[in-house]
Amino acid sequence: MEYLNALNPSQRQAVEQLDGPLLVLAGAGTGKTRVLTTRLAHILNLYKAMPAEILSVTFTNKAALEMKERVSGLMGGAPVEGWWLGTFHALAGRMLRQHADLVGLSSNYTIIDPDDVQRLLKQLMMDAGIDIKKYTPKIAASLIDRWKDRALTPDKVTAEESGDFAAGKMVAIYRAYQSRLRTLNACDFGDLLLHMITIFQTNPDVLEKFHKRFKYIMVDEYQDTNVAQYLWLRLLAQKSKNICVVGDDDQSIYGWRGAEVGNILRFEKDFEGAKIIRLEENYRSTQNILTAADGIIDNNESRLGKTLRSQKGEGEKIIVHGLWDGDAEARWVGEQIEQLQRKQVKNSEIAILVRASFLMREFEERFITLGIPYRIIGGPRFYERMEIRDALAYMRVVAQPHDDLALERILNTPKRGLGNSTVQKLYDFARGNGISLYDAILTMIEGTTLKPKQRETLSNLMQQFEGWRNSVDNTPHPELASIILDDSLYMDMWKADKSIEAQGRVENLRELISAMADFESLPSFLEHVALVMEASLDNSQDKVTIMTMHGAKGLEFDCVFLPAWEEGLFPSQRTMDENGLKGLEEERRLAYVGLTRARECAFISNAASRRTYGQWVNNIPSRFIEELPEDVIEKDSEIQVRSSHWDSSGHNPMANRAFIGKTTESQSGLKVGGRVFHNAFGEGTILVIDGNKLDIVFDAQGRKRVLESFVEAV
DNA sequence: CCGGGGTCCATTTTT
DNA sequence: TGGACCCCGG
Repeated sequence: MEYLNALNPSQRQAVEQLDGPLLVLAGAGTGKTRVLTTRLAHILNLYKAMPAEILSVTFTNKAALEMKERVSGLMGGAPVEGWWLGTFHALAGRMLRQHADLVGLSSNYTIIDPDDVQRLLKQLMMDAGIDIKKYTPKIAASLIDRWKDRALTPDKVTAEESGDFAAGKMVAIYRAYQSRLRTLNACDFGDLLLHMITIFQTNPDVLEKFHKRFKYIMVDEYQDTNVAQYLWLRLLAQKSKNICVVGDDDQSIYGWRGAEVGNILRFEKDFEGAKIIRLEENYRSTQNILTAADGIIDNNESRLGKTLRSQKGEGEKIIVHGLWDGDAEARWVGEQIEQLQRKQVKNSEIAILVRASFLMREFEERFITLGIPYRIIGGPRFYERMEIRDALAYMRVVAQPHDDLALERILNTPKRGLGNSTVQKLYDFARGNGISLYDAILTMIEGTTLKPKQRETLSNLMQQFEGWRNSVDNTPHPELASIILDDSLYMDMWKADKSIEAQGRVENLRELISAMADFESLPSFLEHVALVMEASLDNSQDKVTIMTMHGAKGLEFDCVFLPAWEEGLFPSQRTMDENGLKGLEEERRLAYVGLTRARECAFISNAASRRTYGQWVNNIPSRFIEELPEDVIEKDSEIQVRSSHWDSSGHNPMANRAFIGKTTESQSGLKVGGRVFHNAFGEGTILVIDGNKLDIVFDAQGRKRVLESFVEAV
């Protein structure tokens, strides 16, 4: 029980409180993972349950992996076997394999990725005569996702909810989509949970089975659960009531994905007799960083409220720096990093955390110039890459010939002379006869509808597939994969490719093949890839990390750079437009998450001008900068009033640049007393013109100071 | 059927 | 600015 001594009183309380519902409100850096892992070790040590009787849910696969390692560390190094640990999706998927027949699937169902979802929806929408330019499959997919987040099956979506999208046909599309998935023996991400909820609700015996199995349930990042996840958990926990959830309402940043902060705010009501334990002692950041983060989050109305106390000293002040443009910002960050390096800070202890991934490029380019080693996290995932998806499609067709989406994907990859018109003919035939694409091909190579050349190509391809399929049982699957990629000439296609990225693709394919060796069968590998596999990142190397603030949740670094704190970008205009105050508060939580990643130092910056869509756009500093308490920051700006910035030749490229754009050319009509329109504040009257800044009395919002580029004369 | 060149559009955030 | 899509000529 030595491990208990390493805990502070509230942590220890959370670890020892094993029975009944428990909510641990764990602020950033308060040892949340330590509590979860120690608690698990404690259960095992007291023989309260076997590993197989414990269900642990994490938000990411990375978190699951970390937890696994830390628990085995606590248990003396031996890996814990049989423990139900993973993301909601991975765990629900595992359950669904056992009971797929109850929702009309067979246990070898495929999990289709978002790209397949969109292609499927595109077909269905075109069949329904919907203008997919106006109503894109992408938006349709996200509508369906949001419904699934809320556990709404097609019959539960009301007409009102369905809305005007796709001329009100969206529910019908949703229904058709679900039925198509069933035909394809496939599931999307949301279905994994939704199907399990349906099964639990309609088959008490199955639920009973899981009730008997799981004596303890633990959930990480509870503030980011959605309705479906909540329902799934509640169904599983309703018998034993031994559910422990850990979370921080101030770090809820996935509302846009259907997460409900309400879940954590309501926990006490949902689980009667729930105990609440707060962890407020922070072991990660300096007091200055915490004070800064607190200053921001304090502006939010809806929160449970807590105050973090640093167990470290006051520390350095937070550097807040204003710059002319994105270019200058990247240069400044580069300089700061070089200074940190001189102070022996390791690159791997430095991170750039951005609001949106398009902001990463500027830093990447600058780092290349300076020779600063970096890695970008959160680009396309390993399994999202084209070559990986292609390779997997081949394997999917081998494993499941009727996987139409996979077959369509690789039918003409590499190029075999099977173009659009051929594929269309095949599809028409398949649809007309209610058979799969694969079967349609088998039939049509006997007929005369297709040209002889295409018939021959298809016939050869089918023979190849038959051959590969016959090898499944007697060839190790990594070897089979290698054979498939060679025989199909897919590998050769990339080897012959002269483009820069082709070589990397070949390497990725090799990596894919070698990764397969860790799995006992092709199907189990395919499952892993769909749900778990992430870009392999080598933590070992000493590189600066560039990632989004969302991606940084749960991580920590000595020094953190937070660039582009500009109105419209952060907080994001779109979020505010779509979700109003709720959206703004989520942005604020994101700022809180970003800041609290830092242990020792934080650098916040904003640029007055930034290239967006190839256009110069002027931005004013984020309101979050103003929310930072004065006494913990060191504020500085390179943006000065224009005249002082002109050199003897009358030239200042930077100053010039900052004023290029819609500002100068189009706004000459602005004058005191003139009427203007502003995206966020509406219409108003100009009171004062001060350079490129305007004081305006807005009809609805009162007097504000805004940049000229933000308004239009009306 | 394929590739080149033009046009149009867009950027959050992710299991 | 650059990636996705479309139309046209080989």
